[in-house]
Amino acid sequence: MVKTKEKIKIIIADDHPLFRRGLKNAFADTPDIEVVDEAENGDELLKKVAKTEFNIALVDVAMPGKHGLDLLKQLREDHPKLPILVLTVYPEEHYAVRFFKAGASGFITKESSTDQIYAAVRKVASGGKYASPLITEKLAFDFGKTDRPLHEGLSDREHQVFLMLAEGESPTEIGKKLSLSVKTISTHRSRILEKMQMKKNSELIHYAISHRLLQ
Amino acid sequence: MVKTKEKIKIIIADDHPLFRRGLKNAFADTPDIEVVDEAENGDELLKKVAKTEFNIALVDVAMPGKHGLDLLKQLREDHPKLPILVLTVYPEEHYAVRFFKAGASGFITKESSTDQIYAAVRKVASGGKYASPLITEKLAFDFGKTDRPLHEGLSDREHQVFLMLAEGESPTEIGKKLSLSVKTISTHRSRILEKMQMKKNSELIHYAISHRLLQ
DNA sequence: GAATAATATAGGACAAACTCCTATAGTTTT
DNA sequence: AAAACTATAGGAGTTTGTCCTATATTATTC
Repeated sequence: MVKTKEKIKIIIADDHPLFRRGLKNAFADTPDIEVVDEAENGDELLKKVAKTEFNIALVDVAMPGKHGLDLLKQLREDHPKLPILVLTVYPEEHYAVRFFKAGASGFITKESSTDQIYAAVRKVASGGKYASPLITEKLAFDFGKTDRPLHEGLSDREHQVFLMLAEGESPTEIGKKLSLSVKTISTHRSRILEKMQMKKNSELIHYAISHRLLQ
Repeated sequence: MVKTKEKIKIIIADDHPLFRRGLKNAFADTPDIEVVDEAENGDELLKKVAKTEFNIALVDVAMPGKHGLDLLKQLREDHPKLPILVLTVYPEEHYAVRFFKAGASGFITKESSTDQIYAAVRKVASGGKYASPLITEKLAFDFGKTDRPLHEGLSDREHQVFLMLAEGESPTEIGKKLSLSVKTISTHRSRILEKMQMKKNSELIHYAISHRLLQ
């Protein structure tokens, strides 16, 4: 009689029922991975992982209620040993760094193929880290430079200007409000973009919105 | 002997493989609906509907390549009789009106349950229109109301440009993306500002954020 | 079915906005 | 004390974008 290996038990958290269904269905094809539970928001996830032991939590970080980095940090705190594989719709590498720093074991986008997801789950289940090749490269390149959220690397003045730019204020307006020359604002801007590794104001805006720095 | 009814043949278009899988799997449970093909972007969808006849196209409008209202209009033009059921992740109320005007037969968000989606497909297949109760109410309520949200007074093109401006894209960038002259974008912008009674892009950004029109 | 309004597009001329490079002085960090 | 970071801006020059105007095409209204 063949000894059955322990299956990798995962819980999936995503607010889209159909996406969860897709995931479950995809894992129905794998002999070594099993979806044993699911959650449709962050709070439900936290409750469930408190009750049951899972080998991996596969978590969409863009959910209603507790979400994003907050959710990730909470999970880390409550269950330091539970590997977390982060799912996201953002293709942007900017977020990956931050999630890894916050303790995620892996990071994949929702555009990924089933094979990529299987690979990620297996890698993470065996104690490793997973990121797409693109992100891995990016991380290798960046590591050591940033050990804080990008925007925290800004000086006070830069941060102030960053927020104003993210709100769509023009350099001229900002200069007026701060009684500074446009040239100064322009210089700040270019340093902000450099530090945050961005090229355009629209990226600043996206960053600010997704990190809830506005409003 | 019972006569077997014709199945409703649908094509699904969504750029997330797992979401498509979830959909297909969900329709595997229905005796009267069958997913006969899928597309992972707008262009693929257009090609496929040109070759084969479907009873319904179930289309995520947020895909790479041709997408959104443009895709919808193109579909309408090429296949006036094909009912289109629009899928979206966005907070529905803001977009529903637009999509219906552009010829969609139904409108559901990705958060919908399988039952809601079955209902929508059946309704649309039988020639009807579908919207969630919430939207239906909202539509009934808003119609005739004189103080509709400002942004609903924009034309489709204006609305599109508005969103891009609100994301911080420059007129030049927008022009490039839409293959239009900067002058055209500039003209749209001035009409948008006029209709919305604003003066600066930063106001557009604030409006868009507070109305959750972005991400 | 004609008249009117709204929509989508853009050219020319010009002004404003912004960037790039460079520079200086103050402040921290090492 | 040297090195790195921060805050500030001038000059030169270009890119960007606005304003006004115009045309063609749709919708809408009377």
